[in-house]
Amino acid sequence: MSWDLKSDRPIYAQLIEQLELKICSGVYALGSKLPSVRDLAEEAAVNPNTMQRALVRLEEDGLLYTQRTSGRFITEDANMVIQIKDKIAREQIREFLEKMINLGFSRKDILSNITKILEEMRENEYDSRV
Amino acid sequence: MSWDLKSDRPIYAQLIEQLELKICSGVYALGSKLPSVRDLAEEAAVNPNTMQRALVRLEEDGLLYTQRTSGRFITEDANMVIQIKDKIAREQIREFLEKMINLGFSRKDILSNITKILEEMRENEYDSRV
DNA sequence: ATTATTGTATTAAGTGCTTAATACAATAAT
DNA sequence: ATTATTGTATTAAGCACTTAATACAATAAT
Repeated sequence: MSWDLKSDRPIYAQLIEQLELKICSGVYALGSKLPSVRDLAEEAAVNPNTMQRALVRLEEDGLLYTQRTSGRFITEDANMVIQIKDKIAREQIREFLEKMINLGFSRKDILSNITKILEEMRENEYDSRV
Repeated sequence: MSWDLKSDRPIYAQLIEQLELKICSGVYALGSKLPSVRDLAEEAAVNPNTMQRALVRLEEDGLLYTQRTSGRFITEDANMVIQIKDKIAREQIREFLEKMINLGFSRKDILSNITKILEEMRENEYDSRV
């Protein structure tokens, strides 16, 4: 998973989400050192200030910690990561379900459409994690 | 369903989505007259210019049409609405699934978590459409 | 005929996001 | 000791979005 930034939402907000994803999914391991702000910014093709803004936020949430001049590190607290992962998942599911229900889909419709698209994703381009 | 606008995304984009929802879900019936730009803007607590911007977009997509000084109307083309509804649903499902898969959830995990939250929504505050 | 309502357009101001260009202090690396 | 790298801060500029305040033309309502 690389950096996927769209123009219809603030970049810093998208960076926060994608950094959370990278941490929760293990792209950055517990306790490991993050690339520097400047490197991350270059990697994501973003201004260092913008990346910094996202990192500060993750730090406030307890997912990262800073050692003054040696860099930033992922928390060693596995529970913290699990909780964030769970929080993100619940938010995603709720938002999604509310939209689908507002569109007029029934419980059955929702589930059947999901399995249908899951099949498509399994068959086609997507990856094998499903 | 009322107007629910958050500050982390352009308002006009959210208006487009929610107008699409209102049309697809039947809040505004096929062929019926929309409230005026000014009234819609007041209803959504938004500047008329911003509402106008959203309406113009829906018109470009064929969901609305304008009669110069008597107002705007929902299309009478039922297929158009069905297509839009289907398009929105597919987008929502894909986006959702990609996020969940990136988070590391398996197909089984996703489905079981959805049914779990659907149960919660059915029991608790949400409505009876599920 | 007059009035009110429709969509539409314009201009100016304010705000937040983003970038670019710097700079500084602390410390790891040499 | 010197140098490079770290996070951090500041300032100025540009941009899109939003609002407010108007205004205009067309036509429905009176």
